[in-house]
Amino acid sequence: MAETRPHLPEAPAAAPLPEAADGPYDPTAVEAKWYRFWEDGGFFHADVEAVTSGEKEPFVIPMPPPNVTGRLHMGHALQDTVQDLLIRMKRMQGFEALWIPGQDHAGIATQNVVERKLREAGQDRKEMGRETFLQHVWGWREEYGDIILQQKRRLGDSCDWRYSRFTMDEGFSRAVQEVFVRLHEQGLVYRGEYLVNWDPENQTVISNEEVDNVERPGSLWTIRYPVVDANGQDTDEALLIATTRPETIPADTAVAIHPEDERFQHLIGQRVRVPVGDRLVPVIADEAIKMDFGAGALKVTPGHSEVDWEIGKRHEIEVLSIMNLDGTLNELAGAYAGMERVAAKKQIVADLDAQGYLVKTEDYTVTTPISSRSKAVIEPLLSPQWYVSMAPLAEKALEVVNDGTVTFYPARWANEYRRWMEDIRDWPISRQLWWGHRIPVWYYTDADGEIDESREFVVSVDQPEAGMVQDEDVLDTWFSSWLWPFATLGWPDPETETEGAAMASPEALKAFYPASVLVSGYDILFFWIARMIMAGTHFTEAVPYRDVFITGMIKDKQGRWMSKSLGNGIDPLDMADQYGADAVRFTLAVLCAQGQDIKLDPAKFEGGRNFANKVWNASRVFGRYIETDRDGRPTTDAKRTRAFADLSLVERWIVTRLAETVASVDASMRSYRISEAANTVYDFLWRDFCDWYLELIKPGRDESGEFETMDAETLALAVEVFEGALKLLHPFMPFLTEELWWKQRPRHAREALIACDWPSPDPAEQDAEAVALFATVQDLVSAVRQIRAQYGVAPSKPVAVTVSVGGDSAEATAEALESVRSYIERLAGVDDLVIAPDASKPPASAAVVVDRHQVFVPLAGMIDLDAERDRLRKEIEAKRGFLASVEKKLGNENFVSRAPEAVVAKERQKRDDATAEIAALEANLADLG
RNA sequence: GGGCCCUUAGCUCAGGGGUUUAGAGCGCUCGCCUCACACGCGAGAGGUCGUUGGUUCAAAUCCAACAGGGCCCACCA
Repeated sequence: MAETRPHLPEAPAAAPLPEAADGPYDPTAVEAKWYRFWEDGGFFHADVEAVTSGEKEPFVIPMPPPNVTGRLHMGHALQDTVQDLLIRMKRMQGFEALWIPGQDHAGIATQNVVERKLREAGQDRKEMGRETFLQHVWGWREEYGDIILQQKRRLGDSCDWRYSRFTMDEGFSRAVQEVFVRLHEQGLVYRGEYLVNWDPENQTVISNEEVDNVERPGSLWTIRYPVVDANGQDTDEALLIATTRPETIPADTAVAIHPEDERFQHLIGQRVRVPVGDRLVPVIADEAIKMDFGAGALKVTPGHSEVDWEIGKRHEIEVLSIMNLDGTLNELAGAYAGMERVAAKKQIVADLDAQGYLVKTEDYTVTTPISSRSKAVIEPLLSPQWYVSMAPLAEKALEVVNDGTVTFYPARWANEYRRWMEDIRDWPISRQLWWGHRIPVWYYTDADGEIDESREFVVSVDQPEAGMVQDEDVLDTWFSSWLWPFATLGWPDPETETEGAAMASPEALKAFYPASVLVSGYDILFFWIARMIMAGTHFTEAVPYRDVFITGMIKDKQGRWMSKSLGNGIDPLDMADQYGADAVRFTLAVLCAQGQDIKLDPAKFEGGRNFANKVWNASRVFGRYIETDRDGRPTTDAKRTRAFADLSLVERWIVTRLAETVASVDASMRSYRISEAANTVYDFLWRDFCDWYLELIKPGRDESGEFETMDAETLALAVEVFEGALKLLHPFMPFLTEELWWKQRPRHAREALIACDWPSPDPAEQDAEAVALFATVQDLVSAVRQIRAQYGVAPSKPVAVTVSVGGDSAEATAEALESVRSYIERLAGVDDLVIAPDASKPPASAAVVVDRHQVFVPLAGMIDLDAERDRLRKEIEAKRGFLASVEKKLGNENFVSRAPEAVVAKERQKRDDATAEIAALEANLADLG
């Protein structure tokens, strides 16, 4: 759709061809200009019309929206590399590719950041009030919110920025509230007072998924609870109770033992005296108690423990809540009221000890729940919150993964997903924060403006009646993120123009939803990925995306998580400055093997840098023969005129290899084997294109040191093949490839590489025989080089070589090799080459067996006979070992009769070849005397 | 307590029933500033694919157990 782009900028001038003295490729100069060209030129734009008209298939990736407080880290760089790779590739393959960027408002994180900043300025959130505080947050977002999006541009992310959404923008907010209203109407959202994970630091509830369980050294105290008689007087008996949390003793409302515990049968139904506060509580029996833990009795504290809450429910035990929201004890804690929980714990233990109730204190490893946000110790607390019933949503979400509508890559993540979905819990969605989507619940007020509890609340996006007040709480951040793939496109109401939704329209929603792929880390599989699938199937009756590609997580060199506190983070932008964004991308792609975590050593980016440099230099070999104007723009459009059959052997070989590479890259990418695809492109360019093809076609210099010319046809083919390689490489290294692209031919701005068609090689232009013959050339060249290296023949010194051609069709092979003798001469430094079937060995020559052929290099006076004999003996020995293994196989009746014929034939071929080679080697050995 | 992953060359990792007797990058050894590239070129050394069993004509590859390492989930107070 290039034609529809209004003001195509001129392509930036290509830098003049560097001279050798210029040193290595400098990405900084090159990378700066292209992003602007692409962005200004609208190359990232996805056109709705192209899809609705049926002209193109959509390919859509919703970018995991980074937090507004976020700064680009290696995890982003990895995931963005994968996403941009897919987007650029699909775009070139003719899809209307849309990568939707945006940002997440990140409730707690952002509120904390802004609050901290205000505190530094001596201001307090609570003093300034909700409205003023929110203004500060929006101001903060104005100022810093775009930083991470700018950082993503540096990496080359080709997202359509026009589609960018913020989860707090007007339309998105309406979608969030609409979802709450709908769920309420469907009976799937409810308010309830249960034990929640309370973060006393942030003073908000958080969900189970936001709690980390950490093992910490602590103590296990054993405390005596006296059994009392009918009159409430202490008897001689007592239950010993082990606890790690004595500060909750004031909230004990029962003591429990196992129903089958012989020791305490007679106590069931009796009462004990809680040694703090002297309350009398019943002894109950419950299966959940472990007889062998501590002394076999558990204090039941339903107000402050999840397990106890469950036990309490079963036995209708009273619930006491002794803690305030800030973590201090309340008046129900009696003497300890007002104390902070840690201080209270110490004091209670000291008092129990003084009063003789403390039986013993042991060191004990306590599993402590920690808020992943504030790192504060979570307090299970009774609190009224809003919940979503998840089971009905999970059912459909499970189905679409089970029936393959959604596919996970790697597949094992589908199992993790299932496991979670099958055992899902309701989701507490209210948060006691200010920054976020206000819960759309409205209350009637009385004459004093207080909430009138006697009247039913109303759930509605807009204020239902004047004078009603809205619920103070906001919704969990993930309650907006789970709508990301469709709310970004304007769902549920794309007709209504809302701020921040420039591209939303019914057509866009229809064209670009569902998305194609989601790329994310497994750390948010449950937080986000699973919930999006639930939201998609529930609200839109569609899956949000067909494929889910789960990347590994980036760790440091030693395998530890990168964190601010460890200071072991590697900044992708530093790396981009140091090595180039292309190098960062390519390196990450190479490291992106399926699903494994990546232990990243910054030195690894050198590999990507070296490759960029290699490609850059390769272009110079033939690039110097392309005529250009003063701005470095090519002035001629050399196209090959020769038919494929008329190409030289190495040309037919490289064209075939390119075709094979395209097929291989396509296959790898189809199954998200990113690293495999990257390595395939790398090998083609470095091993095939540079090491062999360029070495053969590059002109030398004549006696006076002037470059010889390159003929137009050779140049045309080099440009053609290199362009194919640039296309393959472009999704990995967009900047470098775009730069080199413009050095090849005169082009119109719309023919930027980013907008090019993906290579689709002509099946007629592939030549398996050329590949086979060239492989022989490569082997012969290597053989000569081997001898040269072994005997220390200076690279500058030419040698004479005799190739004794063997095998079944020696005559034909010799003839074919004869036609490309110059390759061998050139690459192996040969000045006198004899190629003949069964040529005899020149005297005093070193010999190497290559397939059925032999390579002889006469080295009068240079050969160390003993060393040569040694080498030959070793080689013979190795070959014999190989032959033995093959013969063993062939001697196995079962193998011959049961293995496929082709496999057996292959083994026979191996045996025959090895036999012939051994014979040749032995002849050489004998010849040495 | 359940579940998942990893264990292959000195290091970091690919591969995942027969593709020569196992590959890459880095590191190492030897020789080269060969006029695209020393961020380079050529030639090498280096591994009984964690252990033990099994399935199979054939196992690094599939299965089981075990041993190390890591991760996730779970209410042991």
